[in-house]
Amino acid sequence: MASRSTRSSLDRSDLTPLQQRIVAVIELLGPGEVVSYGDVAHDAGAPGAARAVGNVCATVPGLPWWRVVNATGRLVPGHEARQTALLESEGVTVRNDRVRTSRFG
DNA sequence: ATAATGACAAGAA
DNA sequence: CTTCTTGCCATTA
Repeated sequence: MASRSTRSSLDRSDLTPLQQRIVAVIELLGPGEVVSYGDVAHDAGAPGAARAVGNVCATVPGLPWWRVVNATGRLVPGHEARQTALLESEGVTVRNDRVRTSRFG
């Protein structure tokens, strides 16, 4: 029974339904796959909830948050160095704190 | 319950 | 390119 303490870090029962869908979408991202907050919100069935995606990335542990950038390909404020290293290790080209891909290039 | 804030987005200037 | 405004979902005070 997840409802009543002894909740593991993978238990999202304390998240709203939308947040749970957002988590599901981010979990689907594979190595080298970079998308925007808006894309995640759209795929989660809530276009316009890009900000909620940022909340999830910032509070839910265990997610590949480095594969999510803003609409212009800009990296996460305050995590540029770390994010660049993680993305480069997956074959993603980063230039001036910006991902260089077909969509963000 | 309201106001301010935030790893956002899109449009206007 | 930068700045400002409005809209969005959720958290925090």
